[in-house]
Amino acid sequence: MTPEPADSIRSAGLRVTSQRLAVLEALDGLPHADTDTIHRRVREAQPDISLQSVYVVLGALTEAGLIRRIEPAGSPALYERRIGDNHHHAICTGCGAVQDIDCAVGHAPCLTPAQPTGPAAPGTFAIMTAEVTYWGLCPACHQNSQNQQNSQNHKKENA
Amino acid sequence: MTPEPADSIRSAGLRVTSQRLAVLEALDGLPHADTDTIHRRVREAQPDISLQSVYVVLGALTEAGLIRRIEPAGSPALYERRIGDNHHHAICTGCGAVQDIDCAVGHAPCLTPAQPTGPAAPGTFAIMTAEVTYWGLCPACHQNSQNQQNSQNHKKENA
DNA sequence: CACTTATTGTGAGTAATTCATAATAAGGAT
DNA sequence: ATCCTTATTATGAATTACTCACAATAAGTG
Repeated sequence: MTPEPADSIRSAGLRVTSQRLAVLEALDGLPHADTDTIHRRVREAQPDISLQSVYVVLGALTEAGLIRRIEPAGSPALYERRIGDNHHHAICTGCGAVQDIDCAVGHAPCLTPAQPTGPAAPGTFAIMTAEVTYWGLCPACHQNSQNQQNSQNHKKENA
Repeated sequence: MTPEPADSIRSAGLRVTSQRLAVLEALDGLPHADTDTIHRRVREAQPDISLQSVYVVLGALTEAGLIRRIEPAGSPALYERRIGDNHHHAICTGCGAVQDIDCAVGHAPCLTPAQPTGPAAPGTFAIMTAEVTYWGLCPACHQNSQNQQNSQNHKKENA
């Protein structure tokens, strides 16, 4: 059985608080949410929790490894509960939707980079992790863009 | 021979201005600089240019594809002149140093992700690009961390 | 050289996040 | 069960990175 949130918080050496439990619970229904969204969701259970407290809680949980933070370009930080498997993300350039993508290469993906190149190639990094972000269109946005394409073609045909 | 900056600006359909030339020139000596750093460098040649103008220039050059913007987690946006080859980056978690890394897999790296997974796996994205960020320690920071490790061991040995 | 319009300058405004410090509550000790 | 210590949360201000509105300027065309 999956460990109780309270237990995982405690075994991370942190105190169990209603705020932390509420944030973890909120995250269950919000696979990749930003702080503001999480705050709104948490407020349904705890109307008085402040946004700043949500920041603090998210920071503590992230540092403890109980949740994971991703920071896609052009987006505020997003948090997810799925941890420990170093999966990656596909992000829709149309609507910002995020989808989990399993690591294609195995346990430590793409962890064998080519040699450094470019003007400042001072030596070899000690690589710890590799993070892959796929940019593209989600099914819905892809559909929309194709429809637009088609209607433009029709306009040209009928001009 | 490499094309003159002025020409590449012009052939991107943009007007050639001293500000744009100065930013491109500054970027030559700053492989992965943030807006503020670029601004300081540009001011050596053009003392009156405002930070906001540098933002605007960087935005225009990025949109025109003459420079590339990267946005590593926890860092302001960085800009580089090396474009058109979809290379990747190694970033030092110690000091923030950035190093270019050639794509290991060929033209479009890691562009064949595994199937989507997780609670919200609504369908397949139309992936356009993949961005790989390697996190680790640069040679200098790696050295430092090992020295610290060693001196701690010595302390234990001599305790 | 004049004229149109892209570009830049200036200042204010915003979003996301952090910080300082006072108030509160968790969990161990009594 | 209650007290006490200290982690955690609340509150409000501050900061960072960036964007926007609009007036001033200067590229490039005729």
